[in-house]
Amino acid sequence: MTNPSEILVIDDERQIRKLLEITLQSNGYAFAEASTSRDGLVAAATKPPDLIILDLGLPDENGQTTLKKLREWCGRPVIILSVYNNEENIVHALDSGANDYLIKPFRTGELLARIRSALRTNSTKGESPVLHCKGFEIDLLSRTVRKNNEMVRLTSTQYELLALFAKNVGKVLTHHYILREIWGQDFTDQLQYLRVFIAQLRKKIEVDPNRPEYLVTESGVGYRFVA
Amino acid sequence: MTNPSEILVIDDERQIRKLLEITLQSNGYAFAEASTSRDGLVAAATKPPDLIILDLGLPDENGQTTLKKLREWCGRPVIILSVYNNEENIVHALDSGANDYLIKPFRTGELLARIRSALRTNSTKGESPVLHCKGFEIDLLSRTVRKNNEMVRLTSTQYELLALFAKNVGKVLTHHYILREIWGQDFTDQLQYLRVFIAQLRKKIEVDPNRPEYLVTESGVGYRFVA
DNA sequence: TATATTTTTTATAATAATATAACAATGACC
DNA sequence: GGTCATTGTTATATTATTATAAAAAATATA
Repeated sequence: MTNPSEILVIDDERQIRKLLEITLQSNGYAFAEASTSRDGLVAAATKPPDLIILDLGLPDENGQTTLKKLREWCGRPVIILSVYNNEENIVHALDSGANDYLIKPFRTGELLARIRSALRTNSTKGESPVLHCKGFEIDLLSRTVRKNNEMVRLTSTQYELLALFAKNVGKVLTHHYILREIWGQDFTDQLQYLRVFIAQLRKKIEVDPNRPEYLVTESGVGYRFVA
Repeated sequence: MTNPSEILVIDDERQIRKLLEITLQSNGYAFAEASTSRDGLVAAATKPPDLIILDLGLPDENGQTTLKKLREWCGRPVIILSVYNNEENIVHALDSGANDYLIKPFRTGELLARIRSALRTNSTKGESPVLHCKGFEIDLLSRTVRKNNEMVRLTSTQYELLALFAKNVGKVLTHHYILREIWGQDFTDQLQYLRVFIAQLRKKIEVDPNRPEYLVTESGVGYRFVA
């Protein structure tokens, strides 16, 4: 038989965690827990679970922010548990990448069914918060980049750009797309920004910036990160 | 990519269908509808939508049964809309393959967010559209061309041209048609452009450019890509 | 506030892709 | 074979695109 799906519960209420531990384990799931946003992110990164149950009302950080940070590198299904029943919160959470949103107090049977549903659709997609390609190691959690185990110091925008490429290895990313992703909708015609930052990145990651082997130009279309 | 996602609404209440039609269309979705289980299944089969919204209280058949029949062949996300708020119905529907379950009356903003969420998870399983013909592999998403697993570097126009041929394997494409597709309406008489680029392509993809086996000339008419 | 860092602008050099013309090759037809 | 219409090839001018440096502005840091 296959080993059980692991579910990470991030919630600050001890009772909820205990309740979920019993419920989940008696239904054949492996259980992991965290009581703060920070611990939750670390737990998700160090031992990637198959599904995450996230409370919106965490003590150290807004749950929506946690969700967004998580979604930068983690594609596993996330079910939100929250006392907030207002539409704004629900829409925001779902648009930040949540797969489902349940109001507390919840019915355990319904939660289990929603867990099964989420695991069903998103079943085969193991990933890690660290992207490896060629000699590169891009840690999406700590936002650091290593090339052949040596740290590469990048500015915020340079990092965003490289991470975007690393998530789309081999594909041509159009100027328009890159500008929208990094700078936003209003900057899609600022092609020059992109050129400058591509040059900066090349200077930092290419052996010979004049003859790029990673960040390749696709003239008239965009750029491509080759593997 | 650019054409709107189509959503099929299966509900017997005319007002709900009308409401959803307006809501969905004003949010950029294509709308299709059915008022009975039977019609819904036929509609889903004849013109597969990207997502299905299914009411559980249909006149001709139990919604749960409809869902099961649908799931026998259809993998697209299904969101249940129902007046039943009891756990048994919810669990049953989710276990029958529904992706989400919303209670009527519902908040349109929330429904739209749940639609986005459902479409997101099911669309990122991105099988990139790759054209295969003979030893060729043309990946339309990443704009890459491989011949016998070796990358072929093409300029923008060369790629567009080859992709056009690959999408129409075996068909004769007239000079006029090709020029209009690649260069635009104003260039349909620039036959010479085409000759030059055909020559360039042949140099890159043919074994013997003098005796083309892929890009064949149809004298007086145009060119054909043979498979 | 001073200082360093990063991003945005501007200017210009370098490169690549395309358009165009001139000529060569092919094949149909007489 | 010779003529004509069509197609293929190559070289080069033109245009478009990209790279890079360096200054100015904005932002963060001490």
